[in-house]
Amino acid sequence: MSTFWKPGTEKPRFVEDEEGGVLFYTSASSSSSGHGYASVERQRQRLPVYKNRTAILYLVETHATTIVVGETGSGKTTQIPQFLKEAGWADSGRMIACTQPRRLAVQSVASRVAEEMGVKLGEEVGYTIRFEDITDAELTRVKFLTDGVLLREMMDDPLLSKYRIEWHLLVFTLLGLIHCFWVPSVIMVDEAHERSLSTDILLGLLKKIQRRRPELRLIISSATIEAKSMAAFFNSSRRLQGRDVEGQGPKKESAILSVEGRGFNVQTFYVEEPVSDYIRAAVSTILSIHDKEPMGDILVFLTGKDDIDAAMQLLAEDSHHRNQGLIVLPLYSGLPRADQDLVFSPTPRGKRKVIISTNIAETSLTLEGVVYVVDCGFSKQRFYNPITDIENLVVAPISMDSARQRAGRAGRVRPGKCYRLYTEEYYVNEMSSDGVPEIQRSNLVSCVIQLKALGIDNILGFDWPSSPSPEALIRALEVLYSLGVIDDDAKLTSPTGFQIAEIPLDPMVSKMILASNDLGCSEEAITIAAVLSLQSIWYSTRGSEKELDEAKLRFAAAEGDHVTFLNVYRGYVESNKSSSWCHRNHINYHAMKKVDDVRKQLRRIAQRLGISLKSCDHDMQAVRKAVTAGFFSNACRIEAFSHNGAYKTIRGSQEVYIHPSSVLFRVNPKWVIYHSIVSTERQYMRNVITIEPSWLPEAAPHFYHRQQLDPRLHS
DNA sequence: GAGCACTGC
Repeated sequence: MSTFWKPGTEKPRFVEDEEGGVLFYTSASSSSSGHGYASVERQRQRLPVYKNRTAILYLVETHATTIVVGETGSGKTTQIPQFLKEAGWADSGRMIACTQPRRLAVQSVASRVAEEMGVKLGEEVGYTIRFEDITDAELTRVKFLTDGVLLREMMDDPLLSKYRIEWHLLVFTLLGLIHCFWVPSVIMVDEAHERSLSTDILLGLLKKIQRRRPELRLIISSATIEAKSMAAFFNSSRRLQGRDVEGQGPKKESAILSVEGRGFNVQTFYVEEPVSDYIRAAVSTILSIHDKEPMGDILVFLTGKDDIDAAMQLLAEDSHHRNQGLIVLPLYSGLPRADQDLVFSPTPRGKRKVIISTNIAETSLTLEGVVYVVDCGFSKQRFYNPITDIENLVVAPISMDSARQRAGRAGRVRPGKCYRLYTEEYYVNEMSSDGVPEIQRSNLVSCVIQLKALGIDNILGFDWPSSPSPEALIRALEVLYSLGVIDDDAKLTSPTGFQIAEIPLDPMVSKMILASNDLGCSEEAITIAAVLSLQSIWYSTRGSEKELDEAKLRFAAAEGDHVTFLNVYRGYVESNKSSSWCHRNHINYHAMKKVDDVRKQLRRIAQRLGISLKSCDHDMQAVRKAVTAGFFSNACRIEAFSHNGAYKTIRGSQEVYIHPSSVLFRVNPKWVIYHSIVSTERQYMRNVITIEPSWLPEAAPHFYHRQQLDPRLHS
């Protein structure tokens, strides 16, 4: 989309894409290979962060924790690891690590840095994401990884420490498993302002590790002034203050450094009166931009697929033909990949692209050529209710941080304009300055088991950047207790607890896999676990809903959705994993490849845990019992005399319904177990399987007492 | 006969 670049203001194509956003290249010429070393060096020196090189190195030398605040395009992500490397932080067996919340960012930043350093990716510079370890145990000195991967690595080496590693080396050399241990001297946590679940857990742990390993340096990289509270977090100490003063080495209080950004100025406009219908307001804003403003693409932020469809419908209906020359494209994560990629195609001359998007365009991917942003002021956010143990997706007002991030999307190639569909008074006086961190909006079962596996027993007393609610923590402990993962003292049980912690899945799914060992259906359990870990294996496009339903019927099993997944996977294998077979059956081929990736990883882990890989062939009772072993707490019974298919959960007596996408919809068996609940006007159970009620007390005697169930059985 | 913001191991 170089159409909009002003002559003379050309910037290296890569320099501005490392701040969380990932640029998708549409032409092969995007790589800067072919430029000499001098040119790369000149590009580096032009980055704003270059001016701070000495300051950064000084602060890292003298402070345990350095917080770098830098806006988009400052170059901090690609440059700081190189500064550290040049200053010797990766010498004598040490390593520099840099975490990112997203896989694509890890890959693109690592390859950019390798390119700038003139080394082969996977040697001196490498990266690790799930399913992909592009590092070399001997050579890699700068390593990029997702924060989730770093958390997993800490389970093998909680202190990320040298003496531990030497001990491990001794043992593991014999076993030939050296490659997973390494010695970071500096860990840079990037995009900390996003406050993702794993970033927050990581920050809490790193603060703890620092007390044991004072030589370890942390760099926390954040895009917002949220940095101040982050600094306060690292400065606060629950231990005696006096101890810190005496020691030599780096200062314990953290330093904050600001790096200027490189975005262009974005002029912001507000509505004068609050709007009652932000979809209509967005559409009329689009049309008025198109009427009055010079060329440049428009990015519209709405909350979800429904909003986007409605807005596109309104634009299509526009009778004044003002929308001529507009190319309107939807963008959300559920969209098939080919449709998503359309938004990255160049805008034809004389046309204007309008991308109507969810939050996916706020952080996860970057669109070049956007000059106008329309911001409705809302997004869908997850909220967790620990009382009902249900996660809800609700439309909620965004924070000022989000609003600024959205606006910034207009200023990447030239000065832009942002139209906010709320009043300035609202923005200034009512909008909250930052969002609720994910850890305060989530089910914490996985988080708690990870901390337990890292030897942190006092979960309620853990030093979090933002504390989750005690109710949510207690609920997580209850669930883990009922699964037999922790004992009466809230310690991980052996071996069950440790085994479940080892499996990178929701503990209820992991429990299902463990139970499948005795039931002789581990292959089936692993396939089901892999499918459940994806959004959907079905390929759905607008207008083809009926064909999809028909395709589903070809695989439908009377036992329910889990068994249906097994039928799909068997068909996929029998077709020799053919993409045309997937296409014919409305199955997402890329999703099936992912299922295979996850299966491979899980089979490896299962074998390590001593689970024998066995198939039960057609014994679906074994499979249903394995599901029950993990998901007994999600059991439901149909209401007596129910005409509309209402179920009640056994645990909380919540009214729930089978989701229309389930193969058991309208079949309404008496007893079912669900995998998850989606809440809209009704609570819908997604992925449902039939069970026998007598299995429940067998699977969880402490959770279900027979006397509690039997009356219902005969009612 | 209805719907799924976004990540990650």
